[in-house]
Amino acid sequence: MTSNNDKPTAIMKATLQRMPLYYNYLIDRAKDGDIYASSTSIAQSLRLTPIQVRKDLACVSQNSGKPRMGFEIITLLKDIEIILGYNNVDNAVLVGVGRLGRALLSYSGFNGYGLNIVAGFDIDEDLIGIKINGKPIMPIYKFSQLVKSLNINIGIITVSSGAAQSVCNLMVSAGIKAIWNFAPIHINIPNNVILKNENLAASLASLSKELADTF
Amino acid sequence: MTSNNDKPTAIMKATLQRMPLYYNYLIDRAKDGDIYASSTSIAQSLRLTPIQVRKDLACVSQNSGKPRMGFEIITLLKDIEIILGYNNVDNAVLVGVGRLGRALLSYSGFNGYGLNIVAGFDIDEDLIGIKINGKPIMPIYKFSQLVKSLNINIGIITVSSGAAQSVCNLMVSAGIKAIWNFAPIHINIPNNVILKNENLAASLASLSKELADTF
DNA sequence: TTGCAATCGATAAACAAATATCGATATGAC
DNA sequence: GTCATATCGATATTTGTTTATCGATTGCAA
Ligand SMILES: NC(=O)c1ccc[n+]([C@@H]2O[C@H](COP(=O)([O-])OP(=O)(O)OC[C@H]3O[C@@H](n4cnc5c(N)ncnc54)[C@H](O)[C@@H]3O)[C@@H](O)[C@H]2O)c1
Ligand SMILES: NC(=O)c1ccc[n+]([C@@H]2O[C@H](COP(=O)([O-])OP(=O)(O)OC[C@H]3O[C@@H](n4cnc5c(N)ncnc54)[C@H](O)[C@@H]3O)[C@@H](O)[C@H]2O)c1
Repeated sequence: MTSNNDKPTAIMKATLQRMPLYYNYLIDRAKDGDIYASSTSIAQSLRLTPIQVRKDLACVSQNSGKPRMGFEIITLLKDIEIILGYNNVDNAVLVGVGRLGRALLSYSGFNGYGLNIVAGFDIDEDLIGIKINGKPIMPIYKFSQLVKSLNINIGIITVSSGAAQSVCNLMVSAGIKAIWNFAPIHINIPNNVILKNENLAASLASLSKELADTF
Repeated sequence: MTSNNDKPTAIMKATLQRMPLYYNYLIDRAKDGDIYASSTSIAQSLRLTPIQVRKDLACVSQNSGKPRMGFEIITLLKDIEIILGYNNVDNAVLVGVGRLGRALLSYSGFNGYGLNIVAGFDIDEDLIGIKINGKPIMPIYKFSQLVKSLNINIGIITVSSGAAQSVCNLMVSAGIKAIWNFAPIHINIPNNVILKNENLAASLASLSKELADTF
């Protein structure tokens, strides 16, 4: 028997990644007035297997399902919210207020997931001072100061590829601990900083490939 | 011995997903003037293990590495391009020319991955007729016609959540075979259509969670 | 030329995740 | 009430993915 006493049940990465899927779906069911959802019905809609659904839900919810009824939707929703940490608000800053940066700044959907972009930074003088979705755009030279004073540890990079590494360096030196990078380029970063690359083009390309493989 | 004669070597999903990472990194190395890259050096930069790197590369490239030298970078790049299908151009259409939709339309990075967004569609009269990055914005009622005449089978949904399902239905009826959905909502779709949900908020939230777990 | 060290590829082991099996249980029909 | 059935949870099996081991190869330096 392995000694798994420390961490009650470290939730699998794969399971965790499916949670937003369950969440959106269950919100939908709740809106339709449903009280219970069976693993079978969930699986069918989300293209998973009922077994997998039950296993996933067992990981995140103390609440057990009732035979012939399924799982209580409202309870599941609350449990998923807790698991995903949608309740602990976390602040982030964004550098590069171009087309993508502006879209992200203007998006309020992050709030629902306990995330808040507090400000945008850019080198373009024309952008300084304006507000997007209530969030101020500030000159890049004020970056370190603001990050340190607000104790922010998440940074979003939406500058052009050429500037990404230097912006990254700036973030690291300012004490940022996790970086979400949209520039499609390799970035060097110290080991104690978390880097998540979001390559939208590759994501679309993989969809295209899947399509080609299917038909 | 299992009979794996049919498919030479079906590349693992996980391996495939790491390819853009390798690609960007190797582009970088090539720019620096490097000719060879060893699994050790690649692994160190990308935070993988050398063994994994060698296995991944063996999957996608016939070319074997040289002891004490590593892998020839230019060959690897070509092979990855083939594997990811960066060479077969594929057309897509986008519905919802809001802030996110405009960002995607104006992004030229998709071309590099063999993807081309040919047009945007919206219900907002003010947007009709303008061009973004050379791409026309057309009224939604012309959607089916254009999709069918150009035989397009990839659709991108960047409308508000409330409109996503109806836009999806429109796409399916027009013959779209793969959908990339940015609206954070559950969508019902026939089984013969591929659906890929891109939940940016959830992606950022998972970064935030990883951060919380690490420190 | 000879040996050292870095690197490779192949095979095996360990780990993670998805799926299958099966007995238990609660609901609704009769 | 009793039965049939949909559903659950636990355990076992299969499949997929990562990591470890090890002998072989090659370039470089003595
Ligand atoms: N637009 C998209 O849909 C999209 C999709 C995927 C990836 N990306 C990537 O995201 C990044 C931004 O894309 P975009 O379309 O918004 O580009 P953009 O040119 O519209 O915006 C870039 C912004 O970054 C600012 N900037 C440049 N260097 C800077 C620096 N050193 N410090 C601070 N600000 C700086 C510029 O002033 C500009 O406002 C690019 O790397 C792009 O490849 C964009
Ligand atoms: N902005 C972001 O960074 C971001 C991030 C993640 C997800 N999203 C999601 O992407 C979607 C779009 O976001 P946005 O910020 O661009 O919103 P937006 O309001 O700026 O744009 C929505 C656009 O869709 C159009 N539209 C609405 N209904 C339509 C219909 N039935 N047919 C055709 N066009 C229609 C509107 O006219 C508008 O131009 C939303 O679902 C949002 O939740 C946005």
